[in-house]
Amino acid sequence: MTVGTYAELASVFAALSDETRWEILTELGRSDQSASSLATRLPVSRQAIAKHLTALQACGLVESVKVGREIRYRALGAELNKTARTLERIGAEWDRRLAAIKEIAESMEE
Amino acid sequence: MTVGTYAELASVFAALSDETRWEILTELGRSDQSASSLATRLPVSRQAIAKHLTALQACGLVESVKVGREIRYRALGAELNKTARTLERIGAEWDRRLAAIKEIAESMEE
DNA sequence: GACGTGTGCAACCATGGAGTTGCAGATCAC
DNA sequence: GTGATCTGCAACTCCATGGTTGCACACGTC
Repeated sequence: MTVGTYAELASVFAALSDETRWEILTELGRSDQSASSLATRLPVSRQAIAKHLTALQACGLVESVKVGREIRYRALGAELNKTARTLERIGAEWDRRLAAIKEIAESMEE
Repeated sequence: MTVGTYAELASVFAALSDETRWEILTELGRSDQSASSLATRLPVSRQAIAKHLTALQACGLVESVKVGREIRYRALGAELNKTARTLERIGAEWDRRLAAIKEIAESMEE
């Protein structure tokens, strides 16, 4: 994996590591909403939510659609799926290595 | 998804969002090592690495094995795979919802 | 026993970021 | 035009945390 992709990964991880952002994503997963609408449902200010939405949009987890004078946000699965595949690949790699070590240890016991 | 899983998920992402921790994991993915050994390879102090290892161990990304007077750490794939599956499920859900919305929009155009 | 090395704990500093308030600019309805 | 509402920007506070240094302890080796 190159350094470039790591920065991308890290931004997604950073976005997903905040609980408030998860709540925002969960809300958006149920229905598209504006920042103001989210602010009435979550216990933080609209400005705080706006910041979170900027971060989420920056790493592709969310997209915005203008509807009249308000801006609706919606959750996108693509980036999440991509991240999931990367994690799966790395996890499998670690498991493989661990299995190999175990095998060597067993063969040495004989 | 319950609130409980949120916190768990968030802790894994928090662990993965730090570059130094990622480097530690990469190192451990190549071979099991002690904190001191990692300190010679990475540009941070042993104490900093020890803190990271504690965090990584707390969320199940790493396990420790005592070898003589040193403590070796190794990367575990299980938690990563579990996280990947969760992300995949959520991502698929969002995609499904988006597809449904798109379909409705198209049917209204007719 | 003495030294070298690996670990653990505590205090401390600096930075980033989550959250807030306040204000100003759009835009829609009347 | 006026008011209501949605947005954006900026300054500020506060706390979590990544990093450091310093010291003490444990264990193995000579």
